[in-house]
Amino acid sequence: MTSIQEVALSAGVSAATVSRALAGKPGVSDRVRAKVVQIASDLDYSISKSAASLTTGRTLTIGLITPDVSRWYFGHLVAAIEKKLSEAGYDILLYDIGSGESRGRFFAKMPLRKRVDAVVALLIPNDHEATVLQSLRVPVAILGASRPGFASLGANDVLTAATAVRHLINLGHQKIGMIGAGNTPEDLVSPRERRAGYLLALSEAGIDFDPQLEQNGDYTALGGERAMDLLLAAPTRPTAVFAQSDEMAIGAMKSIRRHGLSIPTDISIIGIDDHELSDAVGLTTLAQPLADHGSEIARAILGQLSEPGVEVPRIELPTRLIVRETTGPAKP
Amino acid sequence: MTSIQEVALSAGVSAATVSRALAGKPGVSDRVRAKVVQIASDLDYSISKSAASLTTGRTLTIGLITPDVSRWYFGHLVAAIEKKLSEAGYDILLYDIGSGESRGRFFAKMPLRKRVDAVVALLIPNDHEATVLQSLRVPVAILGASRPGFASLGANDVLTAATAVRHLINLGHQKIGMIGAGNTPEDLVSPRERRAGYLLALSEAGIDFDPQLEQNGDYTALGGERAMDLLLAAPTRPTAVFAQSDEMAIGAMKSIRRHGLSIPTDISIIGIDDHELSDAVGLTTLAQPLADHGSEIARAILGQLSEPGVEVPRIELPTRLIVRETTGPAKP
DNA sequence: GTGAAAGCGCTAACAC
DNA sequence: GTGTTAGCGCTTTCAC
Repeated sequence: MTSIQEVALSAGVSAATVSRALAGKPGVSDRVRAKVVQIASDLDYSISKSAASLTTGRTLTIGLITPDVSRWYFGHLVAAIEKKLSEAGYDILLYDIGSGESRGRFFAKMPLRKRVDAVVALLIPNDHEATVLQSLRVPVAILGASRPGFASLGANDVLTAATAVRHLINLGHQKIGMIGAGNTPEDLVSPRERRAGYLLALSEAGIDFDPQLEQNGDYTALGGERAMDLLLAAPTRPTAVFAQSDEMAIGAMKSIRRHGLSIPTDISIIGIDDHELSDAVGLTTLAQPLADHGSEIARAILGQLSEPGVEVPRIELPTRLIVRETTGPAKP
Repeated sequence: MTSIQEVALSAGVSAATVSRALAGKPGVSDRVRAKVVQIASDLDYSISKSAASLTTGRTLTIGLITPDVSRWYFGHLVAAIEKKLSEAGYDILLYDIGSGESRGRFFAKMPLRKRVDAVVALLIPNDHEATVLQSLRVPVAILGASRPGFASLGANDVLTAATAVRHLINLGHQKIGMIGAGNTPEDLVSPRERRAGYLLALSEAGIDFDPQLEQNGDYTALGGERAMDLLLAAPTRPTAVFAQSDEMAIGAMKSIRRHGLSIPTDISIIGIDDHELSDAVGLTTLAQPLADHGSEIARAILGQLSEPGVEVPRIELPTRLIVRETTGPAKP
C-alpha cells in the first residue's frame, strides 16, 4: 500500500506538494504536477480516505438509510440516489434497517455518527428518530412530510389517491373498496394520506364512506389477496377497488380471478406505483417517477453540502395516471 | 464532537485506558471500565472510525458491488447480505455500478481501494475485473463460477434449467421454446449455463433442438413479451416455453393472452426465480432461495475475514420446482 | 512554488 | 491495571 510519502520520495518533492498536486490545488507548477500525477499512477497510489478524513473532517461519504432495499419501491430509489451521489464523488454507506425492533436498534446505535458528511433517510422519522438524525450535525434529507431542519421529498399522497379514486368514480363506480395498510406511522408511504385522498374523492362525489369496504393489505401481494378475499366476502361487494400499491393490486387480482369474477367486467382495480410488472398484467395505476424522486433528493442533499444552512424547499413530484385494462365502466 | 481525550480527561484516566475500556479489552479494572463507559455515554461520545482505521489498518467496512440494486434479484441479495454483515458489526459501502461503460469506469477507478476490509461482488468478473479485485488485497467473494482466490456462490444453473425443461417434457411437451438472453458475459445469471441445461434436457428426451424456438428477452418483462411475440409468429409454434427468469415469463404471458391463447391450455410457461409476484399470477417456476444465497455469501466472507488464507469451497444452493397454474399437459 | 512542522483521533508497544 | 509515547497517512498553516 503505497503512501503519499513514497510518491513524494519517488518524485523528489515533499508530501505536501504531492497532496496539492493530486488534489488539483493551486500553487504547484505544471511541470511538478504532471510528474507527480505520473508517478502516483506508476506506483498505483491511491489516497487513504481515513487519513484524509482525519485531517479535513470530511468523509466524502453519505449515509443512506432504507427500511428494505429488496422492496421494489426502495430498490429503485436507492439505485437512483446512488447513481447521482456517486457521480458527485461520494461513496454510499447503506443501512437497510428493517422495521420495528431492528429499526429501533439502528437509531439507538446510530452507526453513522462521525462517518458521513450527510444522510438520506428513506423513511418518515418519528420525533425521536428525527432528534437522533439532527444530532449527527450533518445535512439530512428525508422522505414524506416536510420537517424543519430537513430537506424532504415526496409525492402528494392525498392527491395521488384522490386521482385514482376519481378515475373509478368517473367510470360510474359507487361502491369503491380500498386496500391499504394499518396506520403504521413508521412506514414510508403514508397510508393515512392515501386514505384521506380516498375519502376526499368519495365525499366530492357525494358517496358515503362504508367502513366495510376498507381492508388492510400490508403492502404485499399476499396481503392484497387476503384483503380482497375479505372484500368479496362482505355483504356489499365493491364494483371497484383502489389498492394503495401495485403489489397489493396484483394480489387482489388473483383473489378476484379465484372467485370466478372477471376484471374489469365484474370488478375494476387500480393501484399506485407502476411497478415493473404492472404493464405485463395490464394494471391501471398511478405512476410514481422514482428515478426522478431519487435524483431530486440526491440533488437536494448535494445542495445542502455545498451551501450549508440554506433551507431546501420541500420537493413534490407529480404522479401520472396510466389507464390499462383493469379498470372499466361500472355495470349499469 | 467529543474525542477520546475529553472522555479521558473527564474520567480522570488516560486515553489509552478509555480505548481499552470501550473496546472491551482486558487489563482494565471493572470499576474504571464502568466509570469510563458511563462517562462516554454521558458525553455522547462515539469513536472516530477514520482515526481507528488509521491505527489498526481495519476499516470494519465491506464493499458490496452490484450491477443494479433496483432489480428484484439483486435487491434481495443485497438486503440479505447487508443484514448478515451488519449483524457482524460491519458497515456496507454500496456500489451500484450498472453495466457496460459505467461498469468499466468503476473498475478503472476502483474507489474501494484502501476503504474496505473485504468485498462482495454480485457479478461474474471477467479476467481484467478479477485482477483488479485481487489487487485490493482483501478477501473477495463473487457470484457465479468458482475462481481461484475468490469465494464464490451460486446456483447450479445447468441443473436448474434442466429441471424446468424436464417438467415441461414430463407434461408431454415436445415443442419447447426458450426465452433467454444474449450471451452477455458480464451479467450475473448465466444465460449460457441455463441454455446448456435446456439443451441437455431436450437431448435426454431425444428432442431435436430447433433454433427458431429460441429468443432473447433481456431479462425484462417487456423483453419477454417481445420474445414471445416472435415465438408465436414463427412457423412452428411451441406448446410450452421455458423463460430464464420470472419477469420474462410474466411478460411472455401478456403476449400469449394478447394473441387470444390461453395458459396453460394452449401454451405452458415456466420461469426461474419465484419472484414476489409469481404466486399472484400463478406462474410455475424454480425458486431460488436468495435470502439463503445472501447470508451464505456473507458468511463466506466473514469466514475469510476471521481466518485469512483458508480457501472457501464454492457454495451451491438448491433450487426448488414450484408448480402453479401456468404449466399443464400438452394437447394430445 | 515548495518544504517543514504540527496535528487530526485513535491504538499498540512499552514502561512502571 | 494504567500511563506515556510514538505513529498511522494525510492536509494545512507558516516559512522561505
